Amino acid sequence: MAPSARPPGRPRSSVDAEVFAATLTTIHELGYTRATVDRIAAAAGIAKTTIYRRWPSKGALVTACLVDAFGPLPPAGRDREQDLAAAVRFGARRIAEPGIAAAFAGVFTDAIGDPELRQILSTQLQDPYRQVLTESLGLSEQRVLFFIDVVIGTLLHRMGMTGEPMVESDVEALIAMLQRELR
Amino acid sequence: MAPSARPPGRPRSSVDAEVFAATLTTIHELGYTRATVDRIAAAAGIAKTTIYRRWPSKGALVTACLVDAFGPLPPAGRDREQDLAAAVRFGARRIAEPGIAAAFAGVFTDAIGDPELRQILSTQLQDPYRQVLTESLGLSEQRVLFFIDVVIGTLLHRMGMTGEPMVESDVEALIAMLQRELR
DNA sequence: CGGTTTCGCTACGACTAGTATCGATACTGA
DNA sequence: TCAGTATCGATACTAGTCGTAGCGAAACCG
Repeated sequence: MAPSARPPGRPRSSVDAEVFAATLTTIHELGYTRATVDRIAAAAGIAKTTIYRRWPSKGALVTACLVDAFGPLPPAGRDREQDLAAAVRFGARRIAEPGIAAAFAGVFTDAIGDPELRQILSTQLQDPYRQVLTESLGLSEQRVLFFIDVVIGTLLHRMGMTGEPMVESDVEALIAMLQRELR
Repeated sequence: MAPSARPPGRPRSSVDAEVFAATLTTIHELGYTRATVDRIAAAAGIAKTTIYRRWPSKGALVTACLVDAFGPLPPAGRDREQDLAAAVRFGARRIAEPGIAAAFAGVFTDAIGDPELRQILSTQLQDPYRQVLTESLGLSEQRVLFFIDVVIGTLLHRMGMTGEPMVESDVEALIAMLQRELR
């Protein structure tokens, strides 16, 4: 039987994608602090109150935005070293996208002293990759978390210090270093 | 000859150390965002205006605080691998100190879209270590910057995600990984 | 058309970075 | 002792920010 086609009332307009896009472009142009919720809403063409009806805080919005922007890892193959390389390149490409690194830094800043936000960050953003990588790389969870720290931390630190994404040759050096760790 | 004993006027009170300590403890207790300049000044027992007479912005104050808190690297010995290990442990100890990681994340966030602050960050905080390590490790500057990204980035990412400093066994794994890279 | 839910809009309270001002204070040199 | 100078503390202020409240309008159902 049809499970109650649709609840009554005005349907929730599907603007999540536009809000995520507006969030990243605004953060990219102005930085996390000056990317106010007002401006993000204006860039998305909706009202600020609509944003607060869907996400409880600016930090939660940006975290959801990051989860959406990263998306799933490329599927694992047969070769652990190639899977690792693909995962690192995946992370490097994402973090090089405009606004991502700034969003990351801002959420980290907000997450300190806001345990709920850190919980969201760890659960929604890190855990999925931890699970997939634990299986595809055949490592302990502790080891996988260490790898994630190295990959994401290194890429973000480069972006934070220079404002530019890590050059390809350094990404390859990062891959080689971690592959050696795999043997 | 004595180079003009002292300029006229009321001497600048020496409260930098107290301000730095108050900055870190306040950030540790409240996080970067809620560690307002008002609260930092109150914790240091001085007026907010005195802070703004010495540092042009909150970001600059916190950056100066980080420079002061990190201090110089332990002197280099004869063994590159031991020097590297000492440098990593040095960074791990500093980043584990209360408030340091939160201060770092906050400055990164502020530095995006504030090129002057990023300049200060790169010049005053990173460059001294880059210079010393380039000599003691005998690597290219590009390679040293890569090492710094890996060490500081990894340690900060762990703090940002978990709120806890990296455990000793993982720090040792980080050292071993980079030492292998040295050969 | 009546019922229900979301939307846009405006206004608002609490808080923050950074600036301006002014009298009080601490030191120098005579 | 007394001017001269530069810093300090305190207060007030501007501009901006997060997040919430309230209201009428809009979009969907039966």
